[in-house]
Amino acid sequence: MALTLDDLAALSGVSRATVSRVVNGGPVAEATRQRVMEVLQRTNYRPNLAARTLASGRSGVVGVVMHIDPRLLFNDPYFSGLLHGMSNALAEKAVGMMLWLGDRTREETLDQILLRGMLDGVIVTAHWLEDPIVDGLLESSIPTVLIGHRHADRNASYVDVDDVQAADTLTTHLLDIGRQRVGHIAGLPGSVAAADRVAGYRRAIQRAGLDPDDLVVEGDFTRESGLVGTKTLIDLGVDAIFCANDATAGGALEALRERGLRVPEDVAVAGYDDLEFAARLDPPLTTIRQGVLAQGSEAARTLFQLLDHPDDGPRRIVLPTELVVRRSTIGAVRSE
Amino acid sequence: MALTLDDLAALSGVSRATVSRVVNGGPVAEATRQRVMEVLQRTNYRPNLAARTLASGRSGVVGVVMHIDPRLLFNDPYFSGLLHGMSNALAEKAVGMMLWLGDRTREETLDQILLRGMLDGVIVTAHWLEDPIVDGLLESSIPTVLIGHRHADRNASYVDVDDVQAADTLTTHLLDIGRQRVGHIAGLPGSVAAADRVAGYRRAIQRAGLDPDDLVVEGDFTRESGLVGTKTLIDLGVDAIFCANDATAGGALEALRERGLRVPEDVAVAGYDDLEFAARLDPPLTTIRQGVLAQGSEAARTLFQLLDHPDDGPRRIVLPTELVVRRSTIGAVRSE
DNA sequence: TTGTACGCGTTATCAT
DNA sequence: ATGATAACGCGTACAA
Repeated sequence: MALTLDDLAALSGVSRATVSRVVNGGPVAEATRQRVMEVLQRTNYRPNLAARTLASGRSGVVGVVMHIDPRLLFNDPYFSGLLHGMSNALAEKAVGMMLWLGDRTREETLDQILLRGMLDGVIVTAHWLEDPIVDGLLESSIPTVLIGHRHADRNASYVDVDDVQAADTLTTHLLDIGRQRVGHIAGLPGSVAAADRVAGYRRAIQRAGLDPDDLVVEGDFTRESGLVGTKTLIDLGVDAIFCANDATAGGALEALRERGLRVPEDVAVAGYDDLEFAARLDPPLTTIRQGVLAQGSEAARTLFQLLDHPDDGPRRIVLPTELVVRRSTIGAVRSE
Repeated sequence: MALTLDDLAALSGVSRATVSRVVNGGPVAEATRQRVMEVLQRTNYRPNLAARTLASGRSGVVGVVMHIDPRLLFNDPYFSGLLHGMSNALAEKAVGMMLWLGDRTREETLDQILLRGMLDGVIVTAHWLEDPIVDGLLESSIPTVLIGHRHADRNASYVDVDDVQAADTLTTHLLDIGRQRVGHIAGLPGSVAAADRVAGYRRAIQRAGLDPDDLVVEGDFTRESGLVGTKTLIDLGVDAIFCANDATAGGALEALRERGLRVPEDVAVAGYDDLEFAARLDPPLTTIRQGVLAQGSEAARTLFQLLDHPDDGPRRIVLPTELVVRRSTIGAVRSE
């Protein structure tokens, strides 16, 4: 059905090699180029990708692996933001994207599908302290860029933000506005972000001479864990809560409202991510803005760099974050 | 670097063809099979996908095209639900998924990437009344399954729900509870769902002997259009609003709250989709449940059918919907 | 049951 | 500048 180079060669009266040169921009006499181009247009020829990949070793396709619990993956806009960013950057260079989603991709499944010469490179989320899939990718010869990174990934290429520093900044903000008992609802145990954010929280709390373990409760990045954790923290008498992400903070606001507590007068609340809904919460949420879209697109660009300059060694990108102060911590603007 | 069939043949002292048979389950003597298997395990051999595709004509990869405005695509959980469903069903059969997202895929871009022998089939959203990409896919020889469909797609394979009927049912519900002036905030002009839902609304309104055009305002499936549209409808004196989707309904609830109107006492509100947040709105939202996840997975399964039985003709699946009545239309359960 | 040999459609090298 | 021709790695008739 589909036309091949040989067909075009016959149609335009040149050799297959010449047609290939025209297609790929090789050295061809202007006259012949014109002639072949005309046939190309007329027949709507498209090179076969499998054949091209086999012959050249490059596919123009990269893999994206998001090894995340589906409950989070498909509900938290954080991940669609990453996908959006990657999709943009990849489409810009007309490179294709193969996707593996969810937590069912065991190492097995992974190298069955991934390491088969069909992919020029891979972008993978490295959000777990232990992740055999990431390990396997890094051990393999396939160019890989991580989104996030573990301590062990210092020599890999990655795009990340400094969660520890950002959490410290946010916690310090809560202390600066006079809060004495700042609690923290942590993220999913086992995730790097959860660990880093606790670490930043602790650092700030300790610097203030307070007990860093007193007011930390477990969570899992969901709204539900915000509901539950907040009830616990209220009983512990907090006057501020730093939630591991915006979804959790949404739950915290609900729980406080149910208990009839005012935000921020009674309890200040802060989140992390600055997803779109954060500014629409009631009250609008103080949070850490990490450019999620930028992380996605930067990961793709980093992979391009890796592919274009294979000898340059790993590339590590740490994107900036920003403290966004809204009414959930500072209250209404005073109108005197 | 990567091992080839020839390498394995040498290692196990048989011909390449025999190794291939072992890998693909052809007829091989049990003794040799054992011997070759051992080598396969030891060397962790993976067939090269490009070569296999070229030789066999099948890739084990399907394309997924979501030709949607990024503003909607990455914010409305409807689309992540579809993706989730497809991802599940595809992973189950270990088939890969190539993704094209957003609205930048002009017909050109599309056949540059899509029609190149690398894809066994395609799943594409058919949400627009006019969509050259869908047209191009259907004209091509590549097996294609639509999610949604236009009138012109009657002979294509698709997975859809009966939006007209569901919208009729929902509108009828609003009339049944005694509302006299039922308004509608429509979806994005040009989308099939928007048109069908208006049609269903009109049908029910007309059946009740009312003016079907009186209380319809434009929208675009976003929360913002819910805010704006509701303000208009309030001024027109509605006592119920059917919103084209849940996001719009969320905006409607906000706008009503701002105006100090009670839901449902003053104005009843209903949405469409029954996404997860619908039940958490204040008050919980009456809406139409369409199994979004099921639509995605069913689309994938339909594509499998198409691939397995190419001569069976098109397959049309219409999934059921369900009216989910919550407090936004019937108010609190009376405690006498 | 097993091996030989050709074809899949392209890129890339080497002559011409 | 152009044309043969050899890879690329695998599937699969066909032969043995």
